[in-house]
Amino acid sequence: MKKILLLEDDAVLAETLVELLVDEGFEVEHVIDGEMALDATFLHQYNLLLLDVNVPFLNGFELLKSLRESGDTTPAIFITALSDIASLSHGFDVGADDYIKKPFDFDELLIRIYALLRKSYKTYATELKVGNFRFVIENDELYDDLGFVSLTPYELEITRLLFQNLNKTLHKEHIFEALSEGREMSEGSLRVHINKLRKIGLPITTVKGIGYRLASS
Amino acid sequence: MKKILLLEDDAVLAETLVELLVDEGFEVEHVIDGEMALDATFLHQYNLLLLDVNVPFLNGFELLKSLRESGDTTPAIFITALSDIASLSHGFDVGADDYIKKPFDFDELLIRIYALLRKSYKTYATELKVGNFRFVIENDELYDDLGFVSLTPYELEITRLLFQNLNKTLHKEHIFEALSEGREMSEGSLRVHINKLRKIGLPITTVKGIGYRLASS
DNA sequence: AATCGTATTAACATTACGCTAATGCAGCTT
DNA sequence: AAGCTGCATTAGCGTAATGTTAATACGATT
Repeated sequence: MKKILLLEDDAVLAETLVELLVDEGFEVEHVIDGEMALDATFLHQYNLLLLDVNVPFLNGFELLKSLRESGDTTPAIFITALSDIASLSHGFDVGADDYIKKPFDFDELLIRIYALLRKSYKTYATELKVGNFRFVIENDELYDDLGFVSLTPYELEITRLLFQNLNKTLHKEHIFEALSEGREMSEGSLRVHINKLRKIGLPITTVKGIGYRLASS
Repeated sequence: MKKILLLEDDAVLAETLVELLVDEGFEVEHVIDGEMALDATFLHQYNLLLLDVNVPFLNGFELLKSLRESGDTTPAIFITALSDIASLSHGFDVGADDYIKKPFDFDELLIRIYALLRKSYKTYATELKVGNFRFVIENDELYDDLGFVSLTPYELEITRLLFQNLNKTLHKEHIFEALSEGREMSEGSLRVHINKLRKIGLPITTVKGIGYRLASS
């Protein structure tokens, strides 16, 4: 199921949109200001961002700009009451993928949403989020809010497995078996590596006697 | 200079558009039916397709569909007088990147054009910047704030790969594989070359056990 | 042949990865 | 309490990976 983050402070419009999108089968999270939106993006991975521009604390432009700068590539559509062109241009500057002006046709909005989802699906942008961390599966790279986190090959193997088993317990034996060709690891080494990953900040919990667990909440 | 293919059979609108786009500094080729458009795409490579839907012989949808099926990924915007939603949806289905309804605001069209060109920029880029360095992909040339930086063939190969993988980790094996026909390189040579590039000033970081990384920030 | 620019090799210095082993710590058992 | 068990944490070490520099080999040009 596709998850959409809706940033909209107009209660009436928001309610209409949520209803519409839920009816379409989307999972919608609705926030009413930029700070809330930013928090939400740290906690969850969305398939699409639907952002009003004029909202309190952190406007839509600022929000998207900061997300893009930290490497987040989630497709984004701006909603705006502003009819002026400068705003449109600025929206694309900060990394919007599309733009829709109020008052708008719901059907058109839906079509643009589906068009973007289709495109992002093709590009295989598979990113997994945990706290402030993002793991980009296709590149085998970990990012935090400051950017790229350099990991050693063994740390990377473990990190990948943890993210692949998000919210599930990763058995120790599974780690040993899943290591790339020619690589091995002792229990002791594993502990040291886990320790290192925790120092980096990954919220790894221990499941005694079994293994480890990376939890997204 | 960016080349745009305009498919539009309405002479008045076409003339206006051509003038507008040429004024903006684009190179525009104007065709009046789908067959002509198809021929044109065989002959030239465009940076953007601006397609009216209702044109003779082969309509805009059919044209784009056949282009996409043959692997062409040039960004495309549909222009249509149809206000019905079904048409919009169909447009995205056949691979459009954006859509604009007549009558439309020229400024908005321009902004959407620039937005698309910027996106394709990443893969189709003419220039990439890192710090004080500029790499011009089409000429395979590196510049710093003092001007042209002379590089040897092998240094150039590595530099190009680094820029093409900006903000991503460039795997060592990838470098060896990506070398031009008939060229080879040992690990040791690579190290020496990287060393040279660093002395020139390129901010290359190493990811131990994996490869190197050129970061724009 | 002599020269020049380039790439490779070789030798050595440096870094930091991953292991082991010692110690610490918490919960559980007797 | 003492002892046990499982895990966490830290430090130190051997070593593999990388950095650095200089010498050498190579190839084209004159």
